[in-house]
Amino acid sequence: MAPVGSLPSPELLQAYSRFFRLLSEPARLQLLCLLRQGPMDVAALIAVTGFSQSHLSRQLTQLEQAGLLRGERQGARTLWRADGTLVDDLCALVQVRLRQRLEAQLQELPLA
Amino acid sequence: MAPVGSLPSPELLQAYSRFFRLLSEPARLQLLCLLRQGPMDVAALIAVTGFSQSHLSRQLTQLEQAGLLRGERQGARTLWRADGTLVDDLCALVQVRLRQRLEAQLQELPLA
DNA sequence: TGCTGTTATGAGCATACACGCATAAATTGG
DNA sequence: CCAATTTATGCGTGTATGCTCATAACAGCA
Repeated sequence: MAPVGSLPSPELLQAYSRFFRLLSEPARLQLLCLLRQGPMDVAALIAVTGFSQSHLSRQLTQLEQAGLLRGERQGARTLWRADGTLVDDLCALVQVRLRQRLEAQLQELPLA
Repeated sequence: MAPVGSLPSPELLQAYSRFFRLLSEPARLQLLCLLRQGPMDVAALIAVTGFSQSHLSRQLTQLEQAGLLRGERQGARTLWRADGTLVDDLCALVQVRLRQRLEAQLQELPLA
């Protein structure tokens, strides 16, 4: 049977792409994974990652707008936390494929 | 309870990022979706997408190396087909989040 | 073995964006 | 209200890469 699903519209395609683009940057993915461990403020994120404050501000804002993080103001500073498990689910799926690819490469490798 | 999952190593983070990067380009995502409908050769892909032959060649190669497509040579030309349903599964997950975001925006919008 | 059609690749251009620095805006404590 | 701290933003730079054109490598056929 042919797996006939309809083609996504160009707009939907763009939306998907924009979302995946957020995850296509190690810095952002790292932030998402870090905050899965528990909420942190920006000072702590700077300490752990070594990123500049301005860089963090921008990345965190992007991730919040995508609904992947939530920042709640605690007095002067902002406490950031992960919002939902979508990223974990996506990574879990991808991990399976990554493993398959590596196993395939192993098979194709002549036993030196 | 704290959701303590271990942090991915920098290498794994890079691997995830590289994978998501493939999907972060509308052109590649379009190819993946097109080929979900059924196998096509490059001439057909050119006709449908309007991309140049060289561009297609590069993108298809990338997607094949990631294990998302498989190209089998039919004489002189190559017939391309989707390999697996990973992309569909990922998009299905993302679609839920996209819908949630739009609904949230609707709520926040004052009834003009 | 040439000739034709298909795919791969080198080079170049344009653009997107990650990242830092400096500075402005905002928020809180005194 | 002022000083201090935290966050947001304008600007510049470097790099990655999407995309095209031209050309090379390649497979099939007379």
